Amino acid sequence: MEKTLKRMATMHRMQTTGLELFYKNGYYNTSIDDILTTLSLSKGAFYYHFQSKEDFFISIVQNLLFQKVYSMLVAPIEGVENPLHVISNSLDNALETAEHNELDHGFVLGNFIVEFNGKNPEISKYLNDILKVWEVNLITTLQRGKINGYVNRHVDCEGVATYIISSYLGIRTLMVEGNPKLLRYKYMQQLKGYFKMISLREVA
Amino acid sequence: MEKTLKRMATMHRMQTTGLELFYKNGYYNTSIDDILTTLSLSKGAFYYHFQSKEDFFISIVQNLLFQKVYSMLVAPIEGVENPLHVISNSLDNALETAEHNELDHGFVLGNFIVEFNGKNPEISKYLNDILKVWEVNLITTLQRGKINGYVNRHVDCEGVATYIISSYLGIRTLMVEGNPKLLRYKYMQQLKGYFKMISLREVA
DNA sequence: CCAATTACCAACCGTCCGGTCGGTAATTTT
DNA sequence: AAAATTACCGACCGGACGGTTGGTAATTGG
Repeated sequence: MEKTLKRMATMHRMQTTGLELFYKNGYYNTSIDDILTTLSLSKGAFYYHFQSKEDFFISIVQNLLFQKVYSMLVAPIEGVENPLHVISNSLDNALETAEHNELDHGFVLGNFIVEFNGKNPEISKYLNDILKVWEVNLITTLQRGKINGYVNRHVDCEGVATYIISSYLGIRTLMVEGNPKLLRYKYMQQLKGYFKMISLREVA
Repeated sequence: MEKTLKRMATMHRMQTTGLELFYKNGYYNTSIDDILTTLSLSKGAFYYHFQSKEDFFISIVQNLLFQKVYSMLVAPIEGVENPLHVISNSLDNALETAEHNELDHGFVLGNFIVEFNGKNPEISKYLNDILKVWEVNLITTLQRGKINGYVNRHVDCEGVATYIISSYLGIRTLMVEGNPKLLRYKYMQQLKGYFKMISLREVA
């Protein structure tokens, strides 16, 4: 039992540091030695706990990354009355976190999706599954909004979800090099206008 | 003169193939040898024409990449009467090209921006300069729309430009792994609704 | 026609990286 | 206490990659 605890602790340390460095430098640009040097551990330790670099990364995606996206973007919009307000808030909170992060390098999930596109289908699948969870939850939330009367009945919920995800992926990319505070403000202004539109009775 | 022509031809062949492979596999994942093997050229030929891999890539960005973005997204919206219609068309055309490209790996410029974020400030600057050209042109076009009466006077043109670029960056990322045809349709539907909104008199 | 320049070749170098392996101290099990 | 298992060390290997260099046909200019 004690051994299992130690094992878990070491693995978790490796995953946390791994995610940090992979996020900062990219997967292919981060060597296992980079991670191990940061942790003062040896190659042997790494290959004792994980089968390969790829296996290691997948474990990070399924544990840490999924959790991160879920807690920031999915959980906050589950089962609340006004969907548009709640979605708007979750996005603004995510942008605020990014804005105040001195070491921001973009949307973690989005960056990895771009990096692995066409290079590693297996990892791409794991990443897109997380995106899918968000998408499904957005659609469900929007549909609930129709029932509650917060969202116009003629709105295409899937289309709106796609548009929300697209714009968020993009603004996070822009925020890295641009003025995060200003971009966040302008983005939220337009998003709110867009949300106002799909809450009204006249528009499809 | 003849020599200059041959020089230009070889350099251009290298740049074209280089852009293809960099786009497909990423900058760091593409070796110079990969490019040279494709062209049946030697290392010596490469370092005769270019100082370094980085210098080579920058030349590609400034020549081919700039041209690509300009002809697809900037030129079509310059100096035409109805701005929203023209912007909408340019984006749809770009998405159509991507949709029918079997080897699509996302928005070329967007992918590189993500890949170099925080890794190579110099290259990042060149890439973001291209994005800036697009942004400035979008803003100008939208402002012209105000004068022409196609765009509501109270609209924040910079905000709209940011929102357009964001959503386009994002949808191109989604299209790589998702259903391109469906995503393009849904995206354009929402974009048109959004454009309808900023053309009306009531909204800020 | 000859000298100089151009455009390219191919072997080579130092470094880095993912992964392997033999070993070992500490802990747990029997 | 002996045996077995855990958790980790660090040297090492093969291959790839960016870049260098000495050389050489072909073309060009005087």
